[in-house]
Amino acid sequence: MINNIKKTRKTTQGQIIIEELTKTYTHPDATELYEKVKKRLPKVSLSTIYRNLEKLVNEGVILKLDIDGSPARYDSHTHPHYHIKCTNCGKIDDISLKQNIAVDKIIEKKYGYKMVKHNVEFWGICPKCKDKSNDLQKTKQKTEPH
Amino acid sequence: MINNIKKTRKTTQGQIIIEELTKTYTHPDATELYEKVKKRLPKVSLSTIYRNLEKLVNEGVILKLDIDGSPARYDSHTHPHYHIKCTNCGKIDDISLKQNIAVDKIIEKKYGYKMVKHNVEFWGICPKCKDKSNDLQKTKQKTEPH
DNA sequence: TTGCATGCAAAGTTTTTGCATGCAG
DNA sequence: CTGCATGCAAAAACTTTGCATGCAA
Repeated sequence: MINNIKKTRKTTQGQIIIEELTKTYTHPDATELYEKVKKRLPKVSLSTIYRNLEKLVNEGVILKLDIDGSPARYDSHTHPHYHIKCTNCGKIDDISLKQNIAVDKIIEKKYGYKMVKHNVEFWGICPKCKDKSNDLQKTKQKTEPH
Repeated sequence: MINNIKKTRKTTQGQIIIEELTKTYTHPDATELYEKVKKRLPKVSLSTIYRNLEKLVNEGVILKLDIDGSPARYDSHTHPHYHIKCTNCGKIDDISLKQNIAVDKIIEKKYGYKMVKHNVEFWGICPKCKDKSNDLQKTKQKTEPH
């Protein structure tokens, strides 16, 4: 529908940006990735990071995770998967889950939309934070019995 | 786990903000709501809108929709439902869908998170934009036959 | 009276853009 | 060569914060 064909050039910056993103499994945001790239290319600018990330997202090479209004995070794992964010420490983990295609069909029929994609986000307390909170409660129970 | 108890005061601004949001079915962002409230309270400030919306979100009275990195949109319909965003015009519609609680349990077991909530977002082309695009294609077929 | 909520202005945060220059094709 | 990509700085877009004052309880 929209003409996406655009010649793109292979640049050192672009190359290193995708390399560093691929090496990173923590879904970095633009600034975090910038710090990593800067170690190899000290003069790189943050806008180059943004411009390259945007290009890669448009090409479908990487995923942009816009969760919660916090800075967008990027993910070079493009096999279908979802994400869970810790409501305590903000960490994002991958979730593998069978994609439910039937839902898309149901909604196309019911609402008249032509479905493009869907996404599922989960929020929870990660194992590490859960343990910490348990420890705290135990301590409380010891020092402040009912 | 976190102490959320806080006395809040009933103010004219807060009252009108929730009233106007409830009257609005288009999931307005803070600025749009600000314009509506300003018609009744010309001296209201945008930060009051933000502060009240944040309070209402924390109290669970309204929903904050953070989709796509665009400005956050707010929704006073708190019965469980999802959203679909038109990739063409940006409109957001409600989606009623049976909540799949089983998924939460599966993920708790598999990933060790304590589940808090989940959300599903859909992207598609809304009926109106779909029609427009069809019309365009028909015109093209007339004027530029293969 | 007390201190939470407001209006205003300023600042913060994240992302985008304009422009001269650099470099890939 | 040509013009897309870059670095830098500035601006834009959205949201939060500091502070003096207002007003609900």
